[in-house]
Amino acid sequence: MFGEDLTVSRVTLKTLAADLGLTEATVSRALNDYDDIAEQTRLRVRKEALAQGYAPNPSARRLARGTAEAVAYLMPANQSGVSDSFIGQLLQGLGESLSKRKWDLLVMQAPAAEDEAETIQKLARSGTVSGVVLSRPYKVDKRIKLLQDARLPFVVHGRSSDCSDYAWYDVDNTKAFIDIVDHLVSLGHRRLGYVGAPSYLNFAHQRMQGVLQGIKYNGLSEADLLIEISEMNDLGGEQAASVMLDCYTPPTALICATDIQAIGALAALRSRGLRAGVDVSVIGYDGLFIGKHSNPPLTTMAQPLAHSGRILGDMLLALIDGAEPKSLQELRNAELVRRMSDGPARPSQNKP
Amino acid sequence: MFGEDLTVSRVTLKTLAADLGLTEATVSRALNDYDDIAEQTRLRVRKEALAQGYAPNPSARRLARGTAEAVAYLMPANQSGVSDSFIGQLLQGLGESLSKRKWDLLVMQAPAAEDEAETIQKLARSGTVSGVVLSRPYKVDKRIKLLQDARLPFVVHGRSSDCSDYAWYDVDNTKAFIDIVDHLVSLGHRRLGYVGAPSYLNFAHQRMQGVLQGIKYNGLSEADLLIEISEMNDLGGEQAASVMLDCYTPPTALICATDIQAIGALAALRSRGLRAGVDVSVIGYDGLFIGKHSNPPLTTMAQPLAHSGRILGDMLLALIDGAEPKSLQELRNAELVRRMSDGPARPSQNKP
DNA sequence: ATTGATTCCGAAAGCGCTTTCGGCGTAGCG
DNA sequence: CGCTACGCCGAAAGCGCTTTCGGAATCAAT
Repeated sequence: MFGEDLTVSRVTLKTLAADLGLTEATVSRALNDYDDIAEQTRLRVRKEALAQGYAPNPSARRLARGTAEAVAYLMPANQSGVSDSFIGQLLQGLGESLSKRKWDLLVMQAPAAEDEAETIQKLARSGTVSGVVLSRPYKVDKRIKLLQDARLPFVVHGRSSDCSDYAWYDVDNTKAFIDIVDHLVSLGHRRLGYVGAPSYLNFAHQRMQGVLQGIKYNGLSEADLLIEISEMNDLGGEQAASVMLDCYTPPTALICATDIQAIGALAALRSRGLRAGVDVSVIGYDGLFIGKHSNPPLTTMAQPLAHSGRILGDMLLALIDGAEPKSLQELRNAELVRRMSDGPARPSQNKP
Repeated sequence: MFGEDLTVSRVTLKTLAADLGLTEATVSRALNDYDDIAEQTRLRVRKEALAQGYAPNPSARRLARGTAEAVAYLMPANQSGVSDSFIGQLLQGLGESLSKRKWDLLVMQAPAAEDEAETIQKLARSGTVSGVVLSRPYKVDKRIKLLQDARLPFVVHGRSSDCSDYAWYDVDNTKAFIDIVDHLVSLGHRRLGYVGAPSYLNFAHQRMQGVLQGIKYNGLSEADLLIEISEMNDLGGEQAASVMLDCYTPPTALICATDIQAIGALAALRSRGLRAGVDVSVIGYDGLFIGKHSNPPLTTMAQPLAHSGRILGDMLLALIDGAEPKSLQELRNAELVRRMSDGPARPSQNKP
């Protein structure tokens, strides 16, 4: 059946050169467009290489060139069981960006949180990759310092609290949540609830700050704001919302740190016979697809992550080429997508 | 500020050996647990390596060993705009499996569908990876033949129509959809609608076959089944469902190839004032998180992809170690998760 | 015709690691 | 005491590619 020779003897530079009556050096330079190769032989070499299906061994090339020609994406630890649907998009964008140079994209994740330091140091010292994309930084993130110390180029999707010294791409979380508060206040809401996320994640911290600032800007006091921190999944959101809805003077509007939590909050409303968008407003953040089909459809701040992968990839490439990290910091704005879960405060509610 | 030497002069085997007064060969063997190294020097070497933070250069090692120590995950082309949320989980599982050998995981995607052949051949010939994970095969999938011809070990997540000769991990799609039909028939439904997916994807073909067989087994005729093929997103599902609902004798139950399409079907019901689970039953497939929070919550066949990544990784590793592909074929069953979108057929409906 | 500048290619070293082979020294055997 | 037998390590080749350097041609210029 497989009658051909089983030793698929790779075609290497050496065999190619031999077949062409040239040396490996010449073939290599011809294939890499050096300008000290005659046009004619360059063509001859290319043709033969194509005919034989030659593909250079990346390990050998990397070793000789001393560069990794690859970058790593550090997957965030799946902390709450909810699979992050954005990872696919992000990787796709990164891949597109890297394919321009035919670089490889590898994904890594630390076996455990405490191994992250070691993972990064190994990564840096071994020269496995020439750059790293970091996702979802903590408020103070040791990984960033490690990468800096290792002098390994990296870009962060998000920002840690001290973000002056490195390259990042982020959405203005604080502004987004100020906007949410503004929106709700303009709808007449005066008593708000915030379903937050664990604040060691810096985006969670930023969002909470946004809510707090929004309260202040709108002349409300902190007494007008209930806060519950929950895990970043539907159950967490449901529980946090329940606590607030069951208190003596419940909020008329719920702001949620993430859409997933907002989805949970909607469930809490339903189980109490409350109508989202009528009795209580709920606003999420992320702009997830799921929000279009929740019950009712979720009003949310949508963050633009359509091309975030590509942008991060391009940034990283620029960085590796020597660009200043500080010149590669990009802040985008989220946008309010009104669906059905928000509405004007009911007059009666504010005067218990 | 950065007063230290900027040339971070890597610590290599050579420097390590020099510092230890040994040769590179000895150090290498000590680190790789060869048994012709004295226990005492092995310890001494390990200690020094750890102290200096030595990490071997993977390119050099791979070149010398002649193995890639890495596998690739071929990302499915994002065909319908909906990000696949399972990718994150899959990659995580794969990563766990590979980390046992400290292998790398790289993700690749062909720039365009027609470039897939070239991408795979380059992959095989260059020796970039020693194995490949393929997702979502087509009914007849050229990529599989390419991988076979290239003698590159690979495992498929799913099956193509001729799947006898390679390793795969799949869910019994056909059985799942037979079960769905059985379930609906037992609820009294006699007129069914099927919202299908493009049948060049083999899982779509399998699911349709399941529906067809289910019809037959239950003594229904093909006239009792309406079929609409749509894109695999919510809009496609909504449109397909609309067509069937608007016909003269609409089905009393809708079977959808994927949850995403089922979600769309629910929207079609709502916009017609029909109650899912009461007026018309809707059943999806996948067991996506989103179905828990749709309106109403979606009854679905949940496929077990919790550990699919790990399983695929382990299979691939076994394959690379020389296992027979045919011995690595695993078929799982999906499980009906009843939520709110299905219910008994209304007596009046079956006699127009 | 001599020189100098070009053009194009070969020779060779080297990237950092692995692995085979051989040899030194010490222990065990008769 | 001489022999083999190990245990342990060094020497060296080699993985497949890149890149510097130099040299043989060819060409133009004097």
